Amino acid sequence: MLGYTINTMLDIQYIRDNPDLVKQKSEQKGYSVDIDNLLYLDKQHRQLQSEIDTIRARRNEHAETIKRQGKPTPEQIEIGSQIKSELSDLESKFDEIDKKRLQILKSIPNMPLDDVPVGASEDENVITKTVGDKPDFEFKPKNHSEIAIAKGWLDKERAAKVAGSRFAYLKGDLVILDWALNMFALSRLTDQDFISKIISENDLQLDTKPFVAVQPPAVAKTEVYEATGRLDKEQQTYKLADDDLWLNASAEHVLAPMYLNEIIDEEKLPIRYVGYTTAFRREAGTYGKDMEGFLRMHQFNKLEMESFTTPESSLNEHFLMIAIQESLMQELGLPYQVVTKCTADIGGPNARGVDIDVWLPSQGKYRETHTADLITDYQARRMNTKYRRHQDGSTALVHNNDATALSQRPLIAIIENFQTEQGDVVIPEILRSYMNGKDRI
RNA sequence: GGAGAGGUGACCGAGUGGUUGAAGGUAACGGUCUUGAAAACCGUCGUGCCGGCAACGGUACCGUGGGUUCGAAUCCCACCCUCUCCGCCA
Repeated sequence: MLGYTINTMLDIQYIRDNPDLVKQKSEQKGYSVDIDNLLYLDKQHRQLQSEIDTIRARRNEHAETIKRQGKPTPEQIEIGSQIKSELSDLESKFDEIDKKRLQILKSIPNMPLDDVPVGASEDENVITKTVGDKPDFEFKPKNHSEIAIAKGWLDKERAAKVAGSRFAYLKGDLVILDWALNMFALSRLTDQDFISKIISENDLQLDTKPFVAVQPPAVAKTEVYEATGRLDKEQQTYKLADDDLWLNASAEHVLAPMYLNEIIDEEKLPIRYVGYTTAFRREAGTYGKDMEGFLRMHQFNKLEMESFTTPESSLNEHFLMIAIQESLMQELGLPYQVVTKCTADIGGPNARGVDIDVWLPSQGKYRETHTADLITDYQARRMNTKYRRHQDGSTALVHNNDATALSQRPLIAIIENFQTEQGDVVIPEILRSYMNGKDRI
């Protein structure tokens, strides 16, 4: 998803060592960043820092002398004052440079992995896999909106009165189906046998611990939200009027900062969470797009995976999440595509991104239902989330992965793909036990 | 919202202007002892930045941001957070 304000950070040392590569990879993502200016400021920054350190050393020495003799002489107080004003001049200069330097530094996106296709827009995403058979209807299939309205499952008119456009009342069996989907996904993700099976089938060599279910806060403070690199003040994120809080646009945004300023024992990794929140999105700039039904809403419920891992296992964790997504889709019997997103489409904090798109008969195309994001250490650096290696006791930044487990879009896919000529919807077998055994609604 | 208490290293916890980057303890790591383990004992053990091949040196950090001072974890101001009680409330 494009349009995020990027404000997390890359390692400055990495930028110093690889300026051209950083330029190149940023451009591939569609970001223009002034690396030359950054390096210039960085040099000044270091220069000033070392000057300041020298003067501070003098100040400390001077204070030490006074301390030893007991009381300061008037001359010594004068010298001390001089040091103080010298220092404060340099410090304000330093602050100015530091601010500019940080501003550029935060604007640099994460570096895409080498296997991410280079592309200028989502049109250059690469379809890597197509799974499942598209339904072959002997009648003209309806879209999910028509069916839902006919069944009394969807009421957007009244929602518009209450909250405006892009809100909805979902009702009746559709609500039960939504909960059934969530229960299904939750029960899989928290089942060690399931995780273990996925890992061995895909030869991922990861810890097999299951995901832990979480209901996180649905809001985050500005400073924290910014550290995720996902705060999009202009286009996407709602702010509460009287508090320094933003409504989450995904549980990722409130799960990723959980270990802010913490050092995690390596034995505790990987930490795997599946979080449930209602997500809120302003969707500014999407007027007139996807207005029918509930494909694109200001508010929707979503189950989201979030993992904290070592750097060594983060890529496999990314593959694990994708494999989980695929497995859930297969169990539901939904036809889908796996799409490796290109550099322009993976988002600032991402090193790699994969979408799963589900087949929507009414549109005659695949539409995004899942995303999987490999973040590497990009969020952790700003979050200051580290782990302690048990080998040598040293610390290092953790790696983050996040991915959709299930959202409300698969509901749409179920309605459309499993509709009958009578306008009913056949419930996927796997969900029936969560719906009083009903096979259709 | 009102009243009170408090925020110190991975954790607990001392510390009210200079001898504290920080006592003591726990955990962790290395070692001695032991057939092995435990216990006991000895030792090591915060993070960022800058410089250095390194050993190491400098500097900053005791909730956050300002201020006072020759000198601040310690004093002052503002803010944030946590806990207890009251109020309100699902």
